[in-house]
Amino acid sequence: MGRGKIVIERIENTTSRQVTFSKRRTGLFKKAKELAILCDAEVGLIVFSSTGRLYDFTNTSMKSVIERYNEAKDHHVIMSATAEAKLWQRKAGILRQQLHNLQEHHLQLMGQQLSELDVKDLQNLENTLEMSLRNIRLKKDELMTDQIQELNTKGSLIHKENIELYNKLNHIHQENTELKKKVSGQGVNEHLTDTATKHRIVNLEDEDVSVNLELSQRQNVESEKSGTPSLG
Amino acid sequence: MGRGKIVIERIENTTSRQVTFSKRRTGLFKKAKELAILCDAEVGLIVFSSTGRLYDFTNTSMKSVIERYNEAKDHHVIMSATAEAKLWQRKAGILRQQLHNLQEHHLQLMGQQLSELDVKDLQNLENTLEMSLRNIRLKKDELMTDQIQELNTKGSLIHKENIELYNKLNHIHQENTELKKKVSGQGVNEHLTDTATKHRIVNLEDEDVSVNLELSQRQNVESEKSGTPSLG
DNA sequence: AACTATTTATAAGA
DNA sequence: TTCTTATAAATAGTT
Repeated sequence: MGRGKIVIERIENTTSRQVTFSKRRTGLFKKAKELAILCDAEVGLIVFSSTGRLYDFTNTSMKSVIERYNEAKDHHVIMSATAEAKLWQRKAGILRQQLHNLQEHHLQLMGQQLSELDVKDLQNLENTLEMSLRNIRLKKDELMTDQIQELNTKGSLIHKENIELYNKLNHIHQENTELKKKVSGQGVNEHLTDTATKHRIVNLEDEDVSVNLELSQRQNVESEKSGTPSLG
Repeated sequence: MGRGKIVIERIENTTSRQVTFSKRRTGLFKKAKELAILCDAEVGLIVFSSTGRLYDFTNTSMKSVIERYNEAKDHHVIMSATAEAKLWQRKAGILRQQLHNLQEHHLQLMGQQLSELDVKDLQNLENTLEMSLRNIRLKKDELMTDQIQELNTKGSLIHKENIELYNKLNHIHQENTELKKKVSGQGVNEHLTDTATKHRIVNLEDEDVSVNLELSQRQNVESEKSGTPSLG
């Protein structure tokens, strides 16, 4: 029906395709309307153009058409989906209830919403919490003991290192003193050098404390006990 | 397009209507197919005849068409059962996750599953529980104080009653004694009766303390007391 | 269901 | 897009 006959296959030319779409869409929708009116039929027509635009027609309502379609067609497939929906709905309901219960108990454990409880309930709650506290404190103590143990180990290692360093320092200092005695008589810078060295040593002794502070209390005690190597 | 022009309105003659339906339906579906092919469109066409029969066409799938329609219309008037199932499934998933989180926290509050926590977490937990315990104990104390108050009130009321009863008893006893004096010469049991009554009255005054302890205790005393009034 | 006169739709062009 | 028009296609009324 046109100036020439055409074969029914995808129109490759985009413009041409869009023009034809527009014309034929109009025709199709007109025919759909006419069918609905003339023959008293329920019609639902949905068309998406290749550009993604929606065109729809129904002489009743699309909801009605689709529902009727679902009922008439694929009854079992749709039904199973509905059943699945109901199943999940039920599961969600159960979960919601569980969550609610737990939340309530949880609030009570947190010491809120206690008005519904009697003395006995409160006593039970108290006992539970005391038990929990015991467990938690046990766990905490355990962790802290472990940490302290670890720090002790580290600390004593470092302390050993310190002692070794002090011994070396002592040794070098003695060497130094002896060397100074040997070059006696040239004592222009002697006094100055000696003072500087002493000063540095005193600083180093102070360091011992700050190291121990960072580590742990016990470490402090140990360093106190094992003394302060004096190079006097 | 026919031997004569027709107006578009419901065909009243049933046979005629059905014939026209058949012819035009074929034409409509043909045009729908052609549009889909020629113009690369997605088409969904659903028709119910006036007798209730379903005829449908789609070049893709009706599910796809309807879902796309719902998305395009932006308002989900019609949701396929599958989509609904997915929705509930998602909701259930979220609830399950929430429940799981709460359960975990709950167990930790109950002093279990503490292995994942560090000292700081444990300290927080401990603080929370201590606060809860404080709240719970406060509430319990409150309830118990109320109960004690109530019992005290009840007790003191009953105690007043008792005193009144004893006064009456005393009064009657005196009357009794005087009557006995009047019929003197028969006074064999007089001394004994008097002593017993005095003793009982002293006991009753002491009761004030025990009443405050518990109701059942008070009732015991009461039954003891009311069980022995000897009028001689 | 087939026929066919006539109406309607539309392809191509403007 | 819209109009025009020649022509294909659809179909109303008939058989």
